[in-house]
Amino acid sequence: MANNPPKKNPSEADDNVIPLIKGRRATSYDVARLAGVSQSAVSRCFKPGASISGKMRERVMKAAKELEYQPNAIARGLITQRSNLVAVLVSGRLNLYYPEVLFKITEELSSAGLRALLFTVDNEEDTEMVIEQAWQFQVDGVISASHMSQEQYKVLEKRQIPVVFFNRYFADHPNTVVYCDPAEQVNELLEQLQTLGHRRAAIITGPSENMVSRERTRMVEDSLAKFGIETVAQAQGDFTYESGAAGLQDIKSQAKDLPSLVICVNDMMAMGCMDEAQSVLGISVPDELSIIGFDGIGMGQFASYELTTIRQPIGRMSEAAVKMITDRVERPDQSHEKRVFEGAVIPGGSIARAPT
Amino acid sequence: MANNPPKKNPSEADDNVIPLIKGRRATSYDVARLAGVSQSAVSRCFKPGASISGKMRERVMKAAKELEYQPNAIARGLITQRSNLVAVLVSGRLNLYYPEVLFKITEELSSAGLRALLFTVDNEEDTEMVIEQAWQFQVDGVISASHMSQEQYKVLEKRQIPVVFFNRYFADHPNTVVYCDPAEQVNELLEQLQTLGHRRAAIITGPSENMVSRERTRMVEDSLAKFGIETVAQAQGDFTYESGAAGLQDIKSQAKDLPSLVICVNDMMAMGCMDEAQSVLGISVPDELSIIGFDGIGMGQFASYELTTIRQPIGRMSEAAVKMITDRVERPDQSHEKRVFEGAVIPGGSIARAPT
DNA sequence: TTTCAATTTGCATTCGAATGCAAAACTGCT
DNA sequence: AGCAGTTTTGCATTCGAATGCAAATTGAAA
Repeated sequence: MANNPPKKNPSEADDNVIPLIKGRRATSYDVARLAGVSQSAVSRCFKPGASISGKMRERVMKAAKELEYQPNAIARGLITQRSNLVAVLVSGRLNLYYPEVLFKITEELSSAGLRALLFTVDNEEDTEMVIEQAWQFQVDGVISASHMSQEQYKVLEKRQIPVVFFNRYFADHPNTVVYCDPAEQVNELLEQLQTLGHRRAAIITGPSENMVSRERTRMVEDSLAKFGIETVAQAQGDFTYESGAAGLQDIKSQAKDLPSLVICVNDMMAMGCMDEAQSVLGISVPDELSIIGFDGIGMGQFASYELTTIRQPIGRMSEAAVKMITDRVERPDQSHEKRVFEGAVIPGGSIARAPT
Repeated sequence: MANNPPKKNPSEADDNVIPLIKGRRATSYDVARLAGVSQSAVSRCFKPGASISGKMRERVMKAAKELEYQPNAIARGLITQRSNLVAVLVSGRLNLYYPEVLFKITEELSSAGLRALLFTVDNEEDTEMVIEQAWQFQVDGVISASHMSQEQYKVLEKRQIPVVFFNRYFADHPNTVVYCDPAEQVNELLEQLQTLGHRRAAIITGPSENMVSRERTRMVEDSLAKFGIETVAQAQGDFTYESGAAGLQDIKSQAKDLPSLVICVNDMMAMGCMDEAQSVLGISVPDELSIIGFDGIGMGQFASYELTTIRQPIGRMSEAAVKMITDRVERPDQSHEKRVFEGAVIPGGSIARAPT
């Protein structure tokens, strides 16, 4: 009954008769046997801060190296109730902004000793499934940069899985959030554009259910009003390049007299819009039309675009997200926190004095 | 000693005295107790194809739903020796081509019931670490789209972890590979360019240690020779936009008389090269200079570029990679396989008749 | 050298699901 | 009803590491 190490026949017990079965990976028992110590000792050697003498550690480590032993994270997870896995939810629709965030987050997680379990989410049902999957895998936490309904969030809450939202949150429900609030920069930029003589503008928004889109749209509208710039048209896109191009056409059909400025709520649409203006409509940017975007994705800075935009500090935000998730894993009942970062205006060649 | 379900005091044993501790997640024992059946029955209910009567399944599922029970994938992994995790290694250096692959692979894995454990790898030491991490987490397999040395591969081989390489392989060592061989398309395209009057070309390569770069460069050189197009310059880049721009400058300094054609071994560099030509050097593309790339990334098709390129069938390749990894997980000793896909020429506006 | 505290070590149990085997419950047939 | 054959069910064990507790060792003080 006693937990004698690995194999079956209790009669021929006691010594290292049992060779490592070819291909079987070494366990702590194998290491223990080879080093002539107990399994607990091996375990403690691999747990930082455990009570172990230097001599012992040396012996164990030597045996461990010989057997290429590495603790089994699965078994460890079972007993410690910590999987060291964090589910990262991103939208699969290539926004080109997500990959940057994703890679940053993965790296940050990695240096916190956590592993990213990647999920791509494109609709509510996906989210549903992902939540169940994450639950099965006992993830220690979730970082969500994709859509999630309040009901879905409540499920995670009930199950006591910490969630950090990236650039989205529920206004009427406590939650932990990393967020970029570019209101200040929107004002700064639009003031500058007003000074450059712009008086008529159009907006290309994202999907109406998308929070980032709504917020950005609101800020832009407020700011336009503040500086006395009229909104002559508004088109809805879906964050893609194509929808930016289509958006401009839509604007054109709404206002026969094209505005001098188009504000797109993300860079990808701004690029689509810019290309449509120049390549299709033959409208020169920025001479005849100024365009601005949001996000600060890398390719917005390519020479063909030189997009004027408001960048999110992705690096710091990712870092913050990971920090927050680890904090919440340690102290789950700790109160929620919302970390809001400023944006930063990236000046570019896509704006100019309004044509007269 | 018997494995009586959850709690400590054996004297007050036997009935459902023990309420679910608040916040503790339900286990198969909890479900079994509620449904009045054995734990094994619960387990079998969640294992497809197990021997279970309809009546039993119904009872168990009802209880399971009530307790929001989902099998613990960690515990399951421990006993079955299958973690259902696959390590996906991608380069963190934003090539913009990796995200597409990554998302595709993740989706494919997901529909095969596997989860992607994401690792970003930027250098050999990273790979080293990643391999150990993957080993700890008992991943069922590895899909590698990043650099890995032969020694590192051998470690995985010795540990019997199946590996599928994505667009790279070892010529002198058996391995399982998904690969795109665009030789045919290179010929097709260069023949066309020869017909268009191009006689002098330059190449912008990737890092010399990179296999994809070497192969593509070789194909291009062969093909250029075949069609009697002279290679007047060759610059080395690192797959980034910036290095494409720098590459053109390099070419310019190598050949005072600029060639009429520049072939870049990936799209990102081709875009950098194109922008440098037009925005900085004032060389018109394609009228004065034709440019082609490799990969077929989405943004190459944006109106500002309309890049002529050779696309990799990423969707099919990802699918194949996942299929191969699952196959190898099932039958690890099965012989290796190499699946080679053709490329496809995407015609675009970045090439034209050579200037006279 | 003895004694007592402090540190190390080992024992035995635990985490939660899967599974070989045997017992039990059905099924159909005479 | 009785019996063989089949299907379901439950029992007990297993996977590999962590840990509370007690035993053993070490070290220092007397």
